[in-house]
Amino acid sequence: MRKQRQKATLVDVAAMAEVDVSTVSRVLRGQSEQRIRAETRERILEAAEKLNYRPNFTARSLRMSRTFTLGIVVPQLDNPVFSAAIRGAENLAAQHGYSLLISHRDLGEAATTIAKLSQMNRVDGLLVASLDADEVLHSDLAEANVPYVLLNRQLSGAPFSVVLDSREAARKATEYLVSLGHRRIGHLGGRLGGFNAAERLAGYRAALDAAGIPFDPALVTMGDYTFGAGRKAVRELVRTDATAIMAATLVSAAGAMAELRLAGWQLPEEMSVIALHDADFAEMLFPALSTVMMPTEEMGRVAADLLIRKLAGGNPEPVRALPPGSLMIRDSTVAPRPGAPRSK
Amino acid sequence: MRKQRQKATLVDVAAMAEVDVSTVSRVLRGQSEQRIRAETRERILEAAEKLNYRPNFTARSLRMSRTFTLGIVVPQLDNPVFSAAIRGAENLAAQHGYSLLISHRDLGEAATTIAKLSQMNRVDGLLVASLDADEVLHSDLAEANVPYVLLNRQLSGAPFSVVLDSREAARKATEYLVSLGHRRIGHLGGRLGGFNAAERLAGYRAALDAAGIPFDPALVTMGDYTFGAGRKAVRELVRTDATAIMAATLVSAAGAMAELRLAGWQLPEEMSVIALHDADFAEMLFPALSTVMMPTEEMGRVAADLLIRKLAGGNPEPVRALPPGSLMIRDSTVAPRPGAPRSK
DNA sequence: TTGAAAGCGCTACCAC
DNA sequence: GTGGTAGCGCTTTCAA
Repeated sequence: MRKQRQKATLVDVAAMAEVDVSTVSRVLRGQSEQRIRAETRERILEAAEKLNYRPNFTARSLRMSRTFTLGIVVPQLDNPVFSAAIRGAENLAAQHGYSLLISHRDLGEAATTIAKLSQMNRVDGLLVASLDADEVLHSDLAEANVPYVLLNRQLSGAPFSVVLDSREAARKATEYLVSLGHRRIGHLGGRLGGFNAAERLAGYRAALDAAGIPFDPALVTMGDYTFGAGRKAVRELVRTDATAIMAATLVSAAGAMAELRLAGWQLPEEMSVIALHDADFAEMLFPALSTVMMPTEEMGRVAADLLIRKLAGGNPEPVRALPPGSLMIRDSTVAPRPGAPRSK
Repeated sequence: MRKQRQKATLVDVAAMAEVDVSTVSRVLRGQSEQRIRAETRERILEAAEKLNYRPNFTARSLRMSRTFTLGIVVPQLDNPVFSAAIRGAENLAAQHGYSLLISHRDLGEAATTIAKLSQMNRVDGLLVASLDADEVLHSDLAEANVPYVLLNRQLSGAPFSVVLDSREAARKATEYLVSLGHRRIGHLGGRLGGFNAAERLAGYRAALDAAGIPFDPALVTMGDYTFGAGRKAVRELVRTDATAIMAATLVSAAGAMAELRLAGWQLPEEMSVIALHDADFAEMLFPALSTVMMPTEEMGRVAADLLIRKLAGGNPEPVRALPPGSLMIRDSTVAPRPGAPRSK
């Protein structure tokens, strides 16, 4: 395989095929198939092949004022939720000839990224996931120069977003705990005011209501979604008579279980734990963590689809909530022990 | 804050400042600072500000035949090793005015990506991490149209790469186990023939040699780096009299621990486990996993630095091996029990 | 069915 | 110091 040294341009192909560049362009883009004589097309294709012609992406972008690139900004990369969403978005984008420019920025830095990507004409549209507060995100998005769709949250003033149905997921998880016989169920939630945190709390309460179990604020703790927060929050729960925990994320559930073990609790006998979202990681914990699967990859796919539709001038449905997937029952959830709950 | 509707171009700025576009370009690029009259510069800056001028990235790229973008291709995103490398690379790249185009492709798909990114002039250079076999990667890279540097492995014919010193890391981990009193130490390695797998095995043997412990092939198992492979491999180790395991990755260590527990082993009393690479994840396992930190973020940074230097026409040192970081002693490593080793 | 030509927005060279 | 201008490689009218 000889390596092509000089990059061939349309002009080179045109010269070799003895036609005009415009004709080459037409043939190579596959447009207006009918309006080119077969023999000419043949000659052009052959020349392009021989010269190993590759279109210059930059030139095309400049001419068409489109980059065929979607930006996706996420708070972190090493988070199964976001990496799955990226995967989904990328697959769908590829199907439509778009590629994805991934940008991961910590809190507060999203602004720069959003502004940069869109204002420098690097992307035609933006998929944005953010953990920032509403006001911050709001002003960041004001800088956006291109259409965008929000991932995993809603925001007033941002018409397009794709979210997971956290409420239903929380309800489902809690309901399962109830079905096991638990009646004192703690909730490890997200930070107060967060979109998903409120949704999950609502689902939790709905399941309780349905079972005729009174809601007890003492059983609800709020924190961020970190391991440390999970540990800290569980220290409060431990002072109650809770026999089970419904955690917002895998990581906070892991924190809770670690802290419980450190305090000498037997898992899952003395405390059942279930978490929202599923990933390989759940299986690696001890005991292997029961979860509710969430369609995170589909979230990315749907969001990209929405954005591309919008870019094409369509008028897509603005908000979508994706229902949770199956319960993944592993080893961290059992019926409560018949005797009195452990007290500390 | 009024939103700029029409994108302002150099021409607009020039018109408003009543100068030529070339002058505007000079001023705005900050070049040849001296050769512009202060008053003119002032006027231009003011106009640019008023018009909210943003350079068109695409146009600049086309004109300069440079994208100021580095591509990084990794096998997966939700892998702390790669996401840390990405972070490091991105930071360094940003310092030099480059951005990063992240591409994550599964085995075998890397070819497409490498070819696409480089041949379509989307990137000036490539950082590539791959789990593919040597021959595959080799032919993929042959398609590359731009300079590249390999991440986390070496490959004959690929002059530039940045790797972690896996050998030294494995030696260090094994040495620690020896210092605890273990003499029958198993190794959960990577697939035979892999660059890092060989390095780690060498480090493992070096530590054994140094301690005067004979090498026993029965204590060495090879697999990929997955949870399942860790579980499977440990079933062989369990038939030996090993009292400790040195695992290549966090995930395979997690698999080993899970399998051991399922078989009723007490951890860490009956089996110590240490793994290479460190991440939050290690702390979430039970028992919390002891590790050797690896400078994965620095690997990304150094690789990007190397690439940018090369792009600038420099002649950087071709291969770098980054020494391991500290031992992170957690709860999975203890001295072997005084009595006879558990036999199955 | 094909060709000619006008730019997309920018940088860099050459004048003055 | 500043202006004029060519052209990066491509798409897309408009003519022929």
